[in-house]
Amino acid sequence: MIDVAMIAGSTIPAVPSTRGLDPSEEAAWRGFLKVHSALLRELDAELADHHRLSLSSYEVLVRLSEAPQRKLRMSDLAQSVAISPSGLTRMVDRLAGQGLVERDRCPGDARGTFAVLTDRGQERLREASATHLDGVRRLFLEQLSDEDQRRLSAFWERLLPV
Amino acid sequence: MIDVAMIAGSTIPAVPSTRGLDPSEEAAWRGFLKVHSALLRELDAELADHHRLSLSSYEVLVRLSEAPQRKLRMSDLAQSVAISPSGLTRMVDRLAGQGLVERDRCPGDARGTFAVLTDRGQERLREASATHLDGVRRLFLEQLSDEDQRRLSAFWERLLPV
DNA sequence: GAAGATTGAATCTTCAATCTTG
DNA sequence: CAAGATTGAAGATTCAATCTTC
Repeated sequence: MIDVAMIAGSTIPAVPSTRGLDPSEEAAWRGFLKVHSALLRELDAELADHHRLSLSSYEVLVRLSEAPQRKLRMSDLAQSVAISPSGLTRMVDRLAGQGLVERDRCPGDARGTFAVLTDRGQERLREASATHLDGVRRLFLEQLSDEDQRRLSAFWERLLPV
Repeated sequence: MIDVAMIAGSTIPAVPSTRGLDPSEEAAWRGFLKVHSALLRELDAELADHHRLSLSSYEVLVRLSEAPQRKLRMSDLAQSVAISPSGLTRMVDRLAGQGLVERDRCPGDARGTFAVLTDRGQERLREASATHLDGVRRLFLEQLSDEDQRRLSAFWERLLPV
């Protein structure tokens, strides 16, 4: 079979970008992308509709709620949610505008700033987490057997030093 | 154990947002998010550095290369890469500006427009796919046994009607 | 000079409104 | 009026430059 397109007179090889991925590999990879896209779109929409929160804002509130004193330095917080320092500055601006987060000076290092979860932020997170966790269970976890769950976790662990 | 934070005088329950997710569930879910984020960041950077293409532009080129006549209607293309119609309009503007894609009228329906992959676009895709597929293999596929791959594919299949 | 954080400019994406054609 | 596509306006995110403090 000749792998050259005779389309519109072209002599460029007709190369599906996934040439070299066999069907099984392609299913594993594209499925990952597609499921992630569909799942996060849905979860984001649920949070936005019911709680006026984006998924990324939600993640920031989660990290703060899990931190000692419910506060983290901006740089550490940016690291843990994997967004840029400037991106986090803007996000904390927005969250502070809603009264969900406050800024605090770092004692002992005047360069640093803490983002602190307020009571209002904690309460908002509590409400939102019900919606969010329900979605995660319904759309993701309920489809996994215990065995699947263990295998999946082990798999992510192996990939994590990306 | 009382699950109430005595932080800054707060009486709001200290509720990690993942309350109700046991450690195994949490590992399966957060691992999914974290791996996706790290992987796509890396793959996107590789395409940008070596080929001046974003991952989403790359996906558009891929779909066109796999389509009959290397062309798709704007609405179908938007559907298949999961971006909004206006987002696709802008993206095709940018790709057309680089000569990688052209627009064509739909014969028989003057409302419609085709996006068509040019020879130059096909060639650019061919170059980029080498980089991209290398990345997908190195960062993802090589970590999967054949058994993992089958299980993962079956799992995505089950989740897909999200 | 380097680290932590912020700001301005630029990019990318979306929603709502619009325009054309069916 | 509905479908397909585009445009204007707005939001979110990033890079590079800047400012303050170590």
